[in-house]
Amino acid sequence: MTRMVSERSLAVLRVIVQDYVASREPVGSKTIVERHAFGVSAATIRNDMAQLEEEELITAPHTSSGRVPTDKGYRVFVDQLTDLRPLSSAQRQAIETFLGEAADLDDVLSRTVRLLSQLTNQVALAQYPSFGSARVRHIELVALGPTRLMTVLITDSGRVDQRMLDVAHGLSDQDLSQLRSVFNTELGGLALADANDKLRGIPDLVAREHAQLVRDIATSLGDQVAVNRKDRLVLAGAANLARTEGDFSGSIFPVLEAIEEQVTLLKLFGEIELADEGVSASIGRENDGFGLGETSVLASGYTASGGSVARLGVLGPTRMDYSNNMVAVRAVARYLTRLLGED
Amino acid sequence: MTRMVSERSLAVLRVIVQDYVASREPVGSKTIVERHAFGVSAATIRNDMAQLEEEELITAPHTSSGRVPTDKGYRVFVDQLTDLRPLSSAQRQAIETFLGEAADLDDVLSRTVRLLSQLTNQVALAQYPSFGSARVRHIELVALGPTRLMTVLITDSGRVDQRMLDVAHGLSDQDLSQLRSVFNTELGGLALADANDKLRGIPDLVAREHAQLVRDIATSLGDQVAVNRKDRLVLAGAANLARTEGDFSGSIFPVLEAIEEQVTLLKLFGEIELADEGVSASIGRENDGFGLGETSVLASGYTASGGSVARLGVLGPTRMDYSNNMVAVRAVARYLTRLLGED
DNA sequence: ATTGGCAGTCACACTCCGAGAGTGCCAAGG
DNA sequence: CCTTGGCACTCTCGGAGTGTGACTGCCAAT
Repeated sequence: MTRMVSERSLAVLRVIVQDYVASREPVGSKTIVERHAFGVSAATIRNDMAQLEEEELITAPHTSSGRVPTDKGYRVFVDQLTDLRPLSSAQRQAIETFLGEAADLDDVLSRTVRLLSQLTNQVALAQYPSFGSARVRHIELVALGPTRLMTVLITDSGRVDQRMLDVAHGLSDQDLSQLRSVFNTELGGLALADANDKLRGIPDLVAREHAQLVRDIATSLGDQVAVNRKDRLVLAGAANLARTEGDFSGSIFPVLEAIEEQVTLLKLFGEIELADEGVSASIGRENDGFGLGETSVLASGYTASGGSVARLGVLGPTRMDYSNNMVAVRAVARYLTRLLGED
Repeated sequence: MTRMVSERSLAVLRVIVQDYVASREPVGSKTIVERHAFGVSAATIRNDMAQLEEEELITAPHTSSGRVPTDKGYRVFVDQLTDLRPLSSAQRQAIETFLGEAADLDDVLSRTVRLLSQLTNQVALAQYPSFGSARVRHIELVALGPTRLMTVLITDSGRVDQRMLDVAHGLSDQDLSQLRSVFNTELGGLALADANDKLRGIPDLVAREHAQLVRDIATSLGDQVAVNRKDRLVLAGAANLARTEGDFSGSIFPVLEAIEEQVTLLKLFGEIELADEGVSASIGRENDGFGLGETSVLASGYTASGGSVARLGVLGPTRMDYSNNMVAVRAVARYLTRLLGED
């Protein structure tokens, strides 16, 4: 395709996006020359708009009303967005004080998303860092009942994972503490992946009568090791969707649904490729495959202690304030990296 | 107040509630005689409706349209609702298979609310059982970094609680394992309340140089003991709110907000007094104090292993199918009691 | 107590306009 | 070649007017 769009046309696109996002109303040529000092007449703007429409960057809801950016238009707008001005110092302050008080990882992430959703007025999401390189710190077996057992896995990265288990026949406290020490001796200090391998050999180490039981426990722990790799999501600010309701053609139902169905969201979130040091966006119909064709997702990466990188971002209607929101996501991601990386 | 409402009037109220809930449209006298075999004429129904209106159990949106139940009307309807017919066996089956596979407490509750939200098409909530009578099983200290420590508390009820902690100066692995054994020796097997008391004495038991550190750890563990008492909430089905959007006069924003702000919800949930073996309701304006004047909450109790009772229920617009939903809540609560009580 | 009848009241859906906003195109001017 | 003013055209949106239909409330008769 020939590049038909002049420099000024792009500027026009920019103000169309900005004004439309701000006012939720289609913006016309006259409004543009009034509100922005372009130094040309409305007719000229109209010619530029014709170009933009030719390129499918903007579109007119009806024959004769102002223009609205298309998804493609938002995309170009976002890609052009290089000069993200920094956050106000007040906001910066807010981040520090709010996140600084966090007690543990859960708390940090929960605070992070609440903060980010407030800064952006959108739904904020954060992925738990993966702990592939974490090591087994301690394994605990707890008898919950005669045939019910709980296994708890603690890793040195600070992650704790528990699981319940039905066992065929009862275990004495002695049996239990023996098993406990076997598991801890054998697996303590191992990386999760290695622990998983070694688990298979353990049933041979114990008394015959417990072999099956130990196999069950091993399976359970194996699951936990795997789960530790798997991603989890925290989010906040779902209420903001109700506020931006008008931006969704139908109901916000599919969006709320996707939010509950974290699997979908995780996949979508994971497919956004991260620009290093920056914030990436997936816009409107680009998310159609996930049933979220009217929403945009902004994502940035943050680095946690193990060097593992996870994602952080916001989700909202396609008509969102990309500029502000990207700044906020970037700032929070950076602070999070600083907070979690210091070990 | 004189009891002005005849027996038949109450029957009329009943069908008004049922029809209105089903159709979302005000129901008139003619419709009633057509759809229900009352054996009287429309005019008679109108007289009854006049009674009901007198008692403020129903109201007319405009001068001349059908009637709609008031909050008070719903209340009377619910209180009259004695004959809850049981769930279909298919649904009963679904409960068993779906909840039977659960792995741990988190999983049980998460499945419970998902199930309940599907059965009712509303938002489902469940309170974690409180573990006031639980005992300390194990305490784990994990060094996350030179000045960062994590404390993990495992109770014999299967609850695991972790917390992060900044410490002034580093600890060797030896120090750590010494502290670990002190805590476990001193506190292991104690009920949480007793453990909390004993915690204060522990700093005296260790080397002087660690006294401050130990105090910090003790504080952290004390918090965890307290948190263990405090309530937590799981919920699912928020997307259903979008489907019932028309039942909220304004936006669903305040409801979504309350759902995120679990504190409010917990308080509201806790104030509903439970009829034993039954399901209780808090209807419409009765929840006005919580900003939820257009929603109703159904609640039932379930009993977990320690004999501790927690709550389970659904939340939705005042115009909901109380009959079905109460049946579902009751059935799930009973099954949950059976599942968690067996030890 | 119940009933049929009848008058009265609104909400709602429909249509019909006029105003306003904005466009596309064109011919003239830099 | 870009820009500009002008002009005709299109289409949305709001308001006014209107008729229909669904109710109710009341009353007199049973």
